[in-house]
Amino acid sequence: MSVVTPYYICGPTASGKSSLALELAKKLDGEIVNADAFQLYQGLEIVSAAPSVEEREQVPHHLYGVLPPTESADAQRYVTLAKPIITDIIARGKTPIITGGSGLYLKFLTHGAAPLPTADAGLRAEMDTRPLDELVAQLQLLDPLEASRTALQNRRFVSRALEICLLSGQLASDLRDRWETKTTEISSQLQGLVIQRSRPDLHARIAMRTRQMLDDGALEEVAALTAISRNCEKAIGFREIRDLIIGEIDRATCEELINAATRQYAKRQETWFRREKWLIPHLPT
RNA sequence: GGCCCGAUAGCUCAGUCGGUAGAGCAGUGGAUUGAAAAUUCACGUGUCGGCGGUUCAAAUCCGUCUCGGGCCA
Repeated sequence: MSVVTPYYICGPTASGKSSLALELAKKLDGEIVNADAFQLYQGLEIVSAAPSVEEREQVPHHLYGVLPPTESADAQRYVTLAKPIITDIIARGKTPIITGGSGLYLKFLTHGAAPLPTADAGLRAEMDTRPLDELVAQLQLLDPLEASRTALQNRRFVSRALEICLLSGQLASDLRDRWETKTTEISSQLQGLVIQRSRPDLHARIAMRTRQMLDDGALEEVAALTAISRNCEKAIGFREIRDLIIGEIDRATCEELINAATRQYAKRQETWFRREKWLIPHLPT
């Protein structure tokens, strides 16, 4: 008896991952597992372009809308949620079809987490109050090698490197090296595809989806989340729609701002997936 | 019809005393192992609306034409 391997469906936003996953799930007797950071949240279905109720009725969908919007996810937490579900699907003899565009989350799932300490909200809040120069200087002092490998203009990366050193009492560079060495052999055992579309095609699909999103109740969704949201503010479209609601911008401007932000996101996703050599390019007809 | 203002990168615009031009946005490429739909780095040659003139030298000054916008008839 052969062991079922999960199948990954990746690609930029609006490239058609969800419908391809649905098609494949029917053919392979599979179940779909979300790998999108924002489709994890409840109440953000429209803005995050999560699969519709009709789609979810056709085959089992997992990890959609499972987190309250007040909570915050991260890559490690995602893996903690996804792993048992995937194991269970396999145990039942079905094929897990992991679908989503969050490169980091997928990377954690496929290649495992480095032995690094978990993020610490208090420490981060403290570091956020300090000037970047100071954080850089401290990192250079504690772990010069890590500092030399880090993009020092990127506050997030500097903070994280420093956080690792401070919380673990070890060198971030050492801990990261330990993980790097094993990644290549893992890749050879993975199966999946990345949807590739031409830019004009993708841009047209993005524009169409934005329009539909705004027509389909995105305003109500954002209005409902505004009071309680914190992390949902980072979702593309959230701020733009909030500005539309309060009359700061008009509908056309809102649409164009969302389109531009989405296009830029799609480009970043393509850059990410280009590095994942194990993914087989899939060109929709 | 007369007068005034504008025309510079895909878009919005800046450009000093004449020395052949640069910002933002968009776009493109990259980085990215616990915030990731986040964060961050790099990339700027374009008939300076057309034609003519002045000048060693014109986006810049002069004339004229075209196209916008406005005011007066």
